[in-house]
Amino acid sequence: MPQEISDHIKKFHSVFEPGLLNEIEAISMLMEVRGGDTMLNPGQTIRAVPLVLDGTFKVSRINEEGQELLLYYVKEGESCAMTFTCCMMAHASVIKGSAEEDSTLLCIPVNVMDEWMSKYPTWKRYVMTTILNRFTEILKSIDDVAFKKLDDRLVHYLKEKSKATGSSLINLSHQQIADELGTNRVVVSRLLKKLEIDKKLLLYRNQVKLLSEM
Amino acid sequence: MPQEISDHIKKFHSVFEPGLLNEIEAISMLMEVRGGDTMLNPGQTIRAVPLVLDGTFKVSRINEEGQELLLYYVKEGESCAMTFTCCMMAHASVIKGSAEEDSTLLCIPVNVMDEWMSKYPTWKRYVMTTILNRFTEILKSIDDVAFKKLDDRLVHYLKEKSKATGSSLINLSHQQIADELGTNRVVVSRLLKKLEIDKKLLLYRNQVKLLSEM
DNA sequence: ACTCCTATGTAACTTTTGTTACCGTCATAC
DNA sequence: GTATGACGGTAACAAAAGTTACATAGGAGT
Repeated sequence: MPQEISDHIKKFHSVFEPGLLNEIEAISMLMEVRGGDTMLNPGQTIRAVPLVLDGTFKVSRINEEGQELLLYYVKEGESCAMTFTCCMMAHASVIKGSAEEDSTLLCIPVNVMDEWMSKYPTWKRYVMTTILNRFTEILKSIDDVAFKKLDDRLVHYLKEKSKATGSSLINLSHQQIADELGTNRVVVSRLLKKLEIDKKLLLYRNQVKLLSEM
Repeated sequence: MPQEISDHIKKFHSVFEPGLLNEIEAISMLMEVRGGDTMLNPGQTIRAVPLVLDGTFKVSRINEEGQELLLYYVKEGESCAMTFTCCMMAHASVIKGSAEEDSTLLCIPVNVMDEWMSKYPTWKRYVMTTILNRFTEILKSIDDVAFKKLDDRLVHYLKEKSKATGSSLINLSHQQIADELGTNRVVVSRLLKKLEIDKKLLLYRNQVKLLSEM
């Protein structure tokens, strides 16, 4: 088990200083989750900060009616800015976090966060970079939702998804896509059909294949 | 001049520890700005972190076409989360910041930020709280834009504005309101008219008076 | 094969929002 | 006073997105 952590942690050798790496290895916990598992729901309080070692996580916003909207993905080597801030303030989560695929997490207990912020410059830097990146991503989401038409958002979403999974074949139903964009299935079917006619993609049952024209 | 700072800084006596207050007093700079002045444009790099001592600031997002969208207000005693993170990372700003009214700022040089984060727990707490609050506000903006219809957003905007200025009489043209909501003047006029008919408000030239029915 | 459930395609319609155009009003400068 | 420009009201229309309803197709299980 300890070997496993030190193995995984190698990815962070260029990011964190040796002392910090040792502490991480000593104190953190390895965790495997299944694709689709929800790790964090709005209102929940977080007891450990997750670093993503392997896989991809999805962070989304749920409104009062339970409608979901994708905010961003957290990938290998990254962490979740919201979780950092919520943790440090012992505040309930305002987002939902779930695994996109089978993933591996490194869970760091909350109580060391404060100390590490003062003690390890690389940790502080990592935290602040994560926060800045997320601010930027969320602002991009706002731009999308506020200024872009749904067809653009759909194309952008499909490209992101393809990038996240590393494949041009996307395994999603129209309903699932609609949910993540916060819209309606019929609308998505309509737009997808238009994109297919324009030779931007191919439609199959539960699958969308992006073509190079995208 | 130094008296002025120590006067203003009294507001923070319960927030910051004495040593920090002294440092702030010694190192920071008082700054007066006019309502409407733009302090920060997207792409600019920030050299000092502003604490708002008096007045209100507006933080907004500008898209490629130059269209603006209000994100949130920064009020007395508060600071801007984006600025913190951009400063600490020496990153260009991704937002626009402007004074809503004549305001007073306390400008803290960037270079002490890092040190203070480690040295003063109250400073770290203040920074993290600011960031958390802004995340929450921005997510609310997303909810608004993504899920709410324009009439709801308009009502919400007017209420916020009224709260920010402390008056039920709002001094704005329909065009200005449209700009801040990222929409079109005619649409705003239409919705405002409907609200007036519903006895939610009264319309004057360059002014909107909110009624208790709001 | 038959059943059942889910996914997709599509039509018809409504609602919401955006656009263009035009007009009257108000404030200010001259 | 009159001219000018900003502001607000409104009509008419267009575009985008959401809604309802129904048909068809695919796949899993029996």
